[in-house]
Parts: sequence; C-alpha cells; structure tokens
Amino acid sequence: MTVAASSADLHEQAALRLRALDQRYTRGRRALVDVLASADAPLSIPQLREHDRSLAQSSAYRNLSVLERAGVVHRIAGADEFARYELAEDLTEHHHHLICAACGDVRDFTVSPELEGDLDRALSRIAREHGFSADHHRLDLVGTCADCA
Amino acid sequence: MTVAASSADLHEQAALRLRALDQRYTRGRRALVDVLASADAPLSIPQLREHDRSLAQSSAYRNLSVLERAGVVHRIAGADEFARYELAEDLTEHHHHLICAACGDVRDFTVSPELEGDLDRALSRIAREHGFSADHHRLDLVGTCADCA
DNA sequence: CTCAGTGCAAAGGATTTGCATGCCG
DNA sequence: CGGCATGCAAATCCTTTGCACTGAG
Repeated sequence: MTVAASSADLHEQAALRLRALDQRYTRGRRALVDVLASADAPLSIPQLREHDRSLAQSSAYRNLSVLERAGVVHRIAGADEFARYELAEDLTEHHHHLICAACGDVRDFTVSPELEGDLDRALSRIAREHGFSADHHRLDLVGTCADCA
Repeated sequence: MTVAASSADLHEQAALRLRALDQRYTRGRRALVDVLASADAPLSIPQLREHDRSLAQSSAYRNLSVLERAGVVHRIAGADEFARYELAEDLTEHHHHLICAACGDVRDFTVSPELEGDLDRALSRIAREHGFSADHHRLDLVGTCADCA
C-alpha cells in the first residue's frame, strides 16, 4: 500500500492509479502532480494556476477531482474558503498542517513516531466505541504564521 | 478564561460577550445558542434552520458571524461544503470530531488528559520551531459513520 | 425617536457542468 | 477512427450584502 515514491516513481504511480479508473495520465494531470510534488505545502487552485499558467480553471478543478478519486491527491479544508490539494500521504509521508488563520496558508510538519503511535491507538479505540470506521486522522495547528504576526 | 457554563449561565455569558462588542443578545441569537447547546455536535446552517424554522437564512449567517466574532461560537470545516458551528470550547469543553466522509456529519469525542498534554507539549514545540503563534489545535478522525457503513 | 437587528431578494465567489473541439491510444 | 480530455462560458450552490422595515432601549 505505502509506496516509497521517489520523484521518479511518482508519475508511474499516478499513471497506475489513474489507469485503474480507466483514466489517462495526460499532460495537464502530470503538470498538477509536478507542481504539488515541488511544493512543500498544500496548494489552492489559484495557487496551482499561478505556478503553471497554462492550466485552464475548469480542467484544474476537474483533474484534481479525478486525481483525488484515483487516490493520487488529497483535498483539505483550510482556514479560508479555498480548498487545497496535496499529494496523497502514501506517496509522500504522514504529516500535519500549520494553518495560518490570517492569510490561510498551510505548511507541513511532523510529530514524533511515539506520539503518532499513541494517537493512533487512542483514535482506534475511540472509533471502535462509536461504531465508526476510521480512515485517517487530521491533526492541525491553527494560529498565525511568522509573516502575518 | 474557561467558564463552567451551566446551561443557565450560558446565555449570560453569551450576552456578556456580545455586549463587549456593542451587540445585543436578541431572540434570534439566543435561539441559535439554544439549538447549538442542545446539539451534541456541530451543525450546519441548514441543520440549524431545521431545528428552528423561524430563523431567516440571512439572519442565521449574519448572527453566527457575530457570535463567532464575540467568541460565543466556533466555525469549523467538515468534509462537505457546509460550514458548521458549535459553541466555543471555553463554554463547553475541549473535544475533537468524528467526521463522516460519506454524509458529512460530525460527532464529538474526547481523548485522555494525558494524551492531550503530550499533544500540547509537542505542538508548542513545533510552533516555536516554525515561528508560528499557535491558537488552538484540531484533531479530527475522518471515516465512515455507523449509519453510512 | 434612533439605531441595531431582521427578512427578503439580489449579488458574490468558489466550484461544477454543457458542449464543441482536440488529442491520445 | 473513437472516446476521453480540454477549454470556454454558463450554471450551481453556499454565503454575503443591499435595502426597507421592525423593534428594543
């Protein structure tokens, strides 16, 4: 399941997952994956389009939706009204988000494996108690980034 | 800061915080607080309006915005496109959310004080390392609820 | 009386979709 | 060649705002 996605394997994995849904790995989709891979934080559609001006808005939305269904990217909700996308965790690594309430920007961070372990155990128990089938957890820190301070 | 808000003190606190912003605690606003207090989970505006049919849509949005600025309620982003509101944590208690990716519903849960402590310590350190001024953290569990399984 | 709050309807803004065209397989 | 992908523009949908009215102080 978890893949050691070197930047070389990344596109191969993406193509593979799209093919499983009878979808093609086209230039536009590859461009989205490239931009997300080079960024160290989730990006909104406007941000993505700034990085690659050739992306049509509707295609960006549609392709990100396809990529999400294929499990290549992940959509997150930040502090502002823009949805943000990042590469799926099994293509990168498990991490969390620093969310600036002022500018809406998001940065990644990780916590110690020990804490993650404690967290996972606690959450598994909670899920069981609630008859809830857990998929993943989100641990975000909301505040003000250095730029907005 | 943290208030032991018995359901009796709740309205008093709300009125107090609104007054600090030169805002009145009107019937419509009280109704919103009542519905949120009786629910054990964050509610979207459509859900709130179902609970109290007399709430005009625009007033609901406007009053929730006012209540949020006053620190009486808190707005959260779930899995669907609807914003959800809950009472501010210092009027209730610190908790987290089970989010159903299928139906978008949200339920509350808590974790042990020990884990919360570990979490807080780890997050404080992270924030410091990133020059980030932390306000609060979000720990959500995303998956499928019993009803949608 | 006066001014904040309310409700209706219309406007905004992110996201989605219809349709004709282009391009990959 | 056939069908998916693309891009433009128009439509959707949650949310916000303009405006005239009502009600609390």
